[in-house]
Amino acid sequence: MAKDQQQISLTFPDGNARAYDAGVTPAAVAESISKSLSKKAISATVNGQHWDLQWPIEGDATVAIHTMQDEAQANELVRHDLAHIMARAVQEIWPDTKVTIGPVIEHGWYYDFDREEPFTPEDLGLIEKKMKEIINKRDPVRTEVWDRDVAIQFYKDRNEPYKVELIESIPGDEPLRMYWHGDWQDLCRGPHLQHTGQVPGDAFKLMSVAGAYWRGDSDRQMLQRIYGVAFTGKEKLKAHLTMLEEAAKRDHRKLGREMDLFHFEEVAPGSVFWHPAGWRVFQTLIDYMRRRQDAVDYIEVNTPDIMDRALWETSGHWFNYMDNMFLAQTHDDRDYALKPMNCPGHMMIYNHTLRSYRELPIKISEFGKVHRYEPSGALHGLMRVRSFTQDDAHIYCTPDQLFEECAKVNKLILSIYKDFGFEDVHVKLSTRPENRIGSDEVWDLSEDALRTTLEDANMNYTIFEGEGAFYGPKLEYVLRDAIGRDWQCGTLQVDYNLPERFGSTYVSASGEKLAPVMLHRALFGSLERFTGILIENWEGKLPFWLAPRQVVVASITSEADGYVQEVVDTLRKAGVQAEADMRNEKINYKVREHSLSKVPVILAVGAREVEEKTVSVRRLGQKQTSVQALTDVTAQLAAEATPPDLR
RNA sequence: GCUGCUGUAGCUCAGAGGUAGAGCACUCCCUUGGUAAGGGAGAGGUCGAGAGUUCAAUUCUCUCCAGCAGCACCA
Repeated sequence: MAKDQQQISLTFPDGNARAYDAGVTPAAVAESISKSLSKKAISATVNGQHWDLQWPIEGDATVAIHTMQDEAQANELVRHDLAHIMARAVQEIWPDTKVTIGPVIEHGWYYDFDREEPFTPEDLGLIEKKMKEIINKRDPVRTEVWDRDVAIQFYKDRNEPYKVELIESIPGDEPLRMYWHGDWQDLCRGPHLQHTGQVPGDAFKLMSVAGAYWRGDSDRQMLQRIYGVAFTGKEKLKAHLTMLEEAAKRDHRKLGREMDLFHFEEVAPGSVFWHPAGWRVFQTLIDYMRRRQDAVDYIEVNTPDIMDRALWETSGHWFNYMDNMFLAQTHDDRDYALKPMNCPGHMMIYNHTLRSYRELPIKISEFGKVHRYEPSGALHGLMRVRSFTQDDAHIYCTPDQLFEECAKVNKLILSIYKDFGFEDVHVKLSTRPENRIGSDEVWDLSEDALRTTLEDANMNYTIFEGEGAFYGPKLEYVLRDAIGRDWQCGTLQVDYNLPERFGSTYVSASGEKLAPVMLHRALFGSLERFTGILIENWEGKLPFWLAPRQVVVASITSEADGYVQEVVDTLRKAGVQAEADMRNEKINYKVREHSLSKVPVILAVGAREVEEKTVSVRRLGQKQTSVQALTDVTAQLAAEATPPDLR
């Protein structure tokens, strides 16, 4: 049986190379290295590609064999195999269920099914149990490459229309791979583990079931998606579940209720009723932003909330977004709409007078409240609402000034985020979309301005090809919060289009009327949403200067009431937001209540403090107290109440 | 908007085909207490809205509204 077997050279991570027969599998390679490695092996990386142990290697390559110690690969395999195991379990329990796709996602996987009956939360337990049985069977995983037509016929025979559609959409030159987990098989790109027993049976959990559209298309079939999380070990699963509990504790909707910051009503879905404490945070943000913008020559304006349809037609909103606009009916035969954006109003202000190049750049800002009829399913606490306040501004400049203005906005954004404790900022750069207006030269200019801005500032960014707005490219600023969650907040967009639509001009040095370039920018984005993010980031315990309530002065005995009032007045005069608690309750009760509502400082006063003109200071989260002179405490708290830009 | 689930006192929740209960909060009384719940009494609900089935509906059915999870959307 001797034949000319072509030899290939495989290079290992330690730099050593060995010769093997062409077509050797990583499984065989692992076995040639050591028995124990062969047992522990889960997959390989071949020439940089994650490689199934069963796939043949046909040419010279670099090869690394992975074990469960290689977290990245192990997670991917475990999650991917669990997706298959779950689909198998579901089909074993409910054979009429049709399978679709089941990808790996952050922390786990999901699988979409088509089945008449909805899955219930109890079903998840059943499925989990069945999955554990499958894992315990240690069923072998094997793979084959199939002919396209055979695969299509196979799935047609099995009445799996989604798989047929999937195969039909895979490019003809791509090999079709089938995977078996025991007797159950699925079309799959791989790679996978060697047998189901390699999946840690105690490190996964089915989390939820929810609807999801087939192929993400809202015009198509709604499927049932089951989500699972999985890790390489039980401890990691536990840590993840603990993290979820921590995140739930930070939920701004829950904290908003507990801290009495705001509420919602059925009569105004998606619109906030701000309570005094919440409104104080909101106003503190606006005051802060106003100062920061004043310092760099922004001018603040205010424009109407309700404007005629004609304006929205000019801006393009009427045709593009009418379904998402609040329309106002009146008795004067005119169509009005509540503003969904501030820019058209700012165009009116820009256009109101003749502009000279000497004035540019003009930076028009507005804390405008915009109204958008968001889909009901999109509403989510403060994070997605139907009326919200933007820290919006539009910068009108000459094309020559474009880059410099972008750089200034970028600098301002970063400096502001820093003041709020967000140092980990990532930027998304979205470039020209397929469907766009304007010449390529203009797009080159706009994109260059944004890209150069980021590169000059040494910033971390990701390019999203084709994701820009139809009128121009944009930057989106993403903050990472205290527990690693990302929030998209600020945006900076270049726009050559709107000035043209509105016929905006400026008189150039040579006396010509030219069109300005316009930048749209928002730093907090939505004040409502940013407030929500702050609440979640700090778990309600906002820094003193931002805290919804700063100080409660609590009496220990009613004999101290007069002094309590004196302390409150003193603090207020010093710019500290203080309130008195002179209720007929014990100090324990008061401390508990205000601590639960996350008041950062409680000042307790009893007979001794009255006598000595002191206060007993208790900071949120600290058990020990300290008695200090009122004058010292006032100075200290006044300093802490000062916003960072004024320190 | 779509799929599923949920809607009972201000909050957190229990409950059953025969028109409702707990704890906390609230009001009043006693208590003046030194850093995370002092004691007692009281008041509070068209059981999300509408329709249907039934002798009888808050409970069962349907429609609508709102919320939750996910999907889709996000100028």
